[in-house]
This record gives sequence, C-alpha cells and structure tokens, in this order.
Amino acid sequence: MVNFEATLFCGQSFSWQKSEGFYQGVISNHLITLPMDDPFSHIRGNPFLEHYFDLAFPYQTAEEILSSRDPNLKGLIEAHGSIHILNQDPWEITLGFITSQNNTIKRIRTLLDLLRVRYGKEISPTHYALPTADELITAADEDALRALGFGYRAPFLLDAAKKVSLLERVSTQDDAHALETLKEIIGVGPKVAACILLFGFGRKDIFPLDTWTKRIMKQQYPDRDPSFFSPYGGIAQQHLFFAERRKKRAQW
DNA sequence: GGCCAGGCCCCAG
DNA sequence: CTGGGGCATGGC
Repeated sequence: MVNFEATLFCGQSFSWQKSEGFYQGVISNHLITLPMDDPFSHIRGNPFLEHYFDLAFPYQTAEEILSSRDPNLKGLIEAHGSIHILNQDPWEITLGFITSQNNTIKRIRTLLDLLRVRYGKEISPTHYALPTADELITAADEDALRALGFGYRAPFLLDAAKKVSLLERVSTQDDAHALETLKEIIGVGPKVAACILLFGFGRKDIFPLDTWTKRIMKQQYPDRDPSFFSPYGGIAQQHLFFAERRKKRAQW
C-alpha cells in the first residue's frame, strides 16, 4: 500500500499541496489533482502518472530485503507502508535541492513557488511551471534571485542553469561518476548531488546524508554506514527520515 | 538574541 | 583528509 502523504510531502518533492480533499501538484507543466481518499484510481491506467509514481519498481521486494536485514526498518515499513521514489525531472530536482541547502522544507516550497510565479510558464490561473534553465538564464540575474529570498544560493541556481547539459551526461554514468559530474555545479556538494541522483535519476541505492540522516546514523546505527542498506539505501533513508521528522513533529 | 534548517566553499593544520 | 568559520533567510 503506497503511503501518499509520506511519498508526496516528505522532502523529495516540493511541488504538491493539500486542498479540500485533494492532493494537487505540478509535474513539469501539468497540473495534477488526485482525490485523497483514493489517489490510485486516478493513477492506474495513466502511463504518465504510473511512471511518475514509479509503479513499475518492485518495492515489495526491496522492503522485504530491508526488513530481513534490520528489525528497526522492518517496524518502520510496517507502520508507514510503501514510500515510493517519484520519477521527477532532473533539472527541477536540481533547482529544488540547491534551494534546500541549510533551509527548511517549508521555506524551500515557498521559494520555489516564488520562482514559478516570477519566471515560469502559467499552466492554470493559479499554478505555474518551474522555469526551464533557458528561461532562468534569460530572465533572471543574481540580484533578482537574491531579492526573491534565495540568499547566497542565487548564483548557484544560475551556475546550474548554465551547466544543465551535465544532467544528460549523468544518465549514462555509474553512481560514483555521476556524483562527481554533478559536483561540477557550484553549490552542489555531496548531499545535493546525492539527492539529485536519487530523486532525479531514480538511483535507489543513494543515501543522502543531511543533518537529519547523519544524526539518525550516529544514534541508531553507530557501527554501520549507509552501505548496510544496499542496494536500497535510498528507500531505507526515506523511511528513516520520515520517522525521525514525525517523531520531532517537524513541519513540512 | 541564539539556534537550527534535507550544505557548501574555502582555508588552515 | 578533517575541522571550523562564513554565508542569507526565516521560525521558533
């Protein structure tokens, strides 16, 4: 059973909101509305959404392997249900996770919404696509992005836009080389590169280490490292991250 | 006010 | 290679 709350709102996408019984989200330039009581009914039979929600991946197998390896994770998976890794656009993920550094999920959302309204294409009276790399380079400069509130991340977004072709190279590289390629973008270090690989390229074995997951590893797995969860580190990490944030009542 | 937030760059040692 | 200061901004 897919846990849509955890899948949509636990830090892998910043494009969804809840309103009046519906999940509403922008996927590239499509506005998608899913009924909260039965999201699956709108996804099944729609190849575009089936791919976005990663229905073809064998989550059950991954969860069984993780559960057999670690009782803690077994408990979390039983409590959460499945957390899927969405197939999102690498460029949009790059924008999102450059913005994420030293920031809160709530404010990442706010900043990306500002970016949409200011530089993106209107796709409905109330929703905008994220700007493409070309749109950003053409219409924005560092001062304008700082004025929107991006702070020191402003030049990073512009550098990423200039180097957007790197993202095509990544798709044919193994994880280690791909991380190195992504770090050629100024402001992209190990953590942001990991998030781009996991969430933008579906690399399920990537385990991003941020302030939360570092703390989790230190406290709960003091003599392990993320390879303990291989080849499903990314999936394990989403469950650990979700559980820890829920425990601390962190805001989305 | 200080501390933290899905960090990274740069520089010392 | 590792550790620590600085960097924008907002919420608590």
